[in-house]
Amino acid sequence: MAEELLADVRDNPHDSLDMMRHSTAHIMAEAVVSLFPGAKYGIGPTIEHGFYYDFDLSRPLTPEDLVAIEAKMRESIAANRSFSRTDVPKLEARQVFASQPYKLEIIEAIPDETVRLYRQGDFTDLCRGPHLESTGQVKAFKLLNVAGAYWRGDEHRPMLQRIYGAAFETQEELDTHIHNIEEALRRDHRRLGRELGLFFFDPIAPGSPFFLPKGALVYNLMVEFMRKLYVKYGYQEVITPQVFSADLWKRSGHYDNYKENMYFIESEEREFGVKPMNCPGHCVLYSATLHSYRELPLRIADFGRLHRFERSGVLSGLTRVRSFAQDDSHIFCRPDQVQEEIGALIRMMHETYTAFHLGEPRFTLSLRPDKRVGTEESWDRAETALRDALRSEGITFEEVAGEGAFYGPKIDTFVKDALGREWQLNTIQLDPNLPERFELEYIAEDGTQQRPLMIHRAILGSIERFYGVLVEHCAGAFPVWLAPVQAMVIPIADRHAEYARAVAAQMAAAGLRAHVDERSERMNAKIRDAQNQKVPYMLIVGDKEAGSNTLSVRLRTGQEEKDVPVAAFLERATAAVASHAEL
RNA sequence: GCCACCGUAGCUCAGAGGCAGAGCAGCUGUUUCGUAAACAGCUGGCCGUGGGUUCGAGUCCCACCGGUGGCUCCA
Repeated sequence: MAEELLADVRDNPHDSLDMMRHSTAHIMAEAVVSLFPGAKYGIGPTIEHGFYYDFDLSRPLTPEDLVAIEAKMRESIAANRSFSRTDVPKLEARQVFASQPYKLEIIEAIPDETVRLYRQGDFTDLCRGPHLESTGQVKAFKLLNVAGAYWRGDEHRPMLQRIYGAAFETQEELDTHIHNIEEALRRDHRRLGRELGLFFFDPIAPGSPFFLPKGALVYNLMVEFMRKLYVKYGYQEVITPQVFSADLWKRSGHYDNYKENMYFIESEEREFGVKPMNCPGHCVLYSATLHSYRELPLRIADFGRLHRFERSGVLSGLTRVRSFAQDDSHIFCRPDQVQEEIGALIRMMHETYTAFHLGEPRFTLSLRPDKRVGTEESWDRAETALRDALRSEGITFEEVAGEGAFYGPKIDTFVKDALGREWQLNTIQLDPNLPERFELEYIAEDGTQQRPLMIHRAILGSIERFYGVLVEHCAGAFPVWLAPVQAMVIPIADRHAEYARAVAAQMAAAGLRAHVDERSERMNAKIRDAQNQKVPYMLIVGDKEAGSNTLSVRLRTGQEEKDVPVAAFLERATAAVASHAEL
């Protein structure tokens, strides 16, 4: 076996960090194999912040095992073993990995005649590289957790144990990363939802949130915001049934393609399905009347409740639920109206994300998949319309080949939650398929019957999911217009309660949500509680304020402003609400 | 659904075969206070559910339900 030692390329810091992470994964595999003789190992790539490696072991790993593995890894690092690289013929590689079925499978999948091996000490792995020169170059790492993962991501194949680890150039960066994880847990929407009295879950209805009064208030404010945009952008809201005969789902194609995600009911010997989406119902609504080309585009909005059966293991707070509503809408239009509609949609999205202080989500444009219906020309037209609309609105986006729906391309937006998991917020899809299935028509200028196109679109997407992401994004400190309690009036002593109530009444008259904290507590405790509830404005009133019709304003940032006339504060607060300002 | 872990007071958690615990919250008093926790007392439990082992089970075993982190899935 011809061995050569070489230093792999390390042109930029990113590559070298990646290389270090990957080498750390090898060192972990070395440790696992030495601690668990007979261990079979799968793959061990780098990921954001670190690496993982999958193992097939005789027993489940415990947290103590992780400690032992980590200790073994530090031994290897202290020994500073060099990584050596060898290219060998496949035949030889098969002998090296004779007892490693997963590696043999990978070898078979490699088209080349030779494969590359990396070795440190007694441990050899099949790997493309590159790697560090030696184990001693690993800087800061920590093993984090164990999780199950199917071999090759296939649920019909064995489940391996995946160990996740973090690795960085410096201990400080690693410490920061671990601190970030803890911080993220602190702003987890499930925790904040309970602490702020917004919503909760009960095993009596898995995956289905209960929104408490404060939480429902915020929910309804979100809906109200969308309703205002609907007026501005020419949408018409409708209310449609919750439960439909299975005939509808057969016609729409959901019965064949989405059945396992739906709830069915039998009643009077007929089968009914609870709606998981609004589109088929909207097609029924469209075809209930005759339409002229003059009516198009027809924008139908619906906040109807949707139910989707999700497998128990995938449920997660508000971000993955079984019961939710969307700010859903279907736009029926002529082909020549598509681009303009998409442009308006993007402007609408922009306006929304600004008001919610969400920042720009990540946009993708999903193009034609292999399995598709329709002509190449219609796909060209549809993709171009979406692409041009995104460009002309100045959106940066990534094109993803093959990810479109079988009937049309789509634009998706994504945001990350506190734990860095990315969630799809919404989707804009061009759909000629449903109008076809439901034989939708409009009367064209020349009197002929034509088929409209349908655009499925939501901006918030699932309101529940959006809510969860928003709570985490602002760590529970909603922009004033969304805050369930906008101002807490805090009387210093009981004798100030009357003035406090008068102030709160003025706020209420101005349309603000203000409360008076009349509990027999010290002012400090009231301030603390209001701070913890992330109330935007705390209005402290004592002898001084009551005597001069003023307020001492404390913002939730801790900033204080004294001797503020009540009228001046009202003006400031109502302006902040109207402009959707943060504070 | 799969793998691992976790379910004890409203919340956060301790208790690991031998009397069910703490802090916060809640309730009742006292306190009337100037920018992030006043003081005292009291209440609160089918230890997720069902079975088993044992003289004895929050504690050990099995099943189920729910949750968490992944995996798979996600028009």
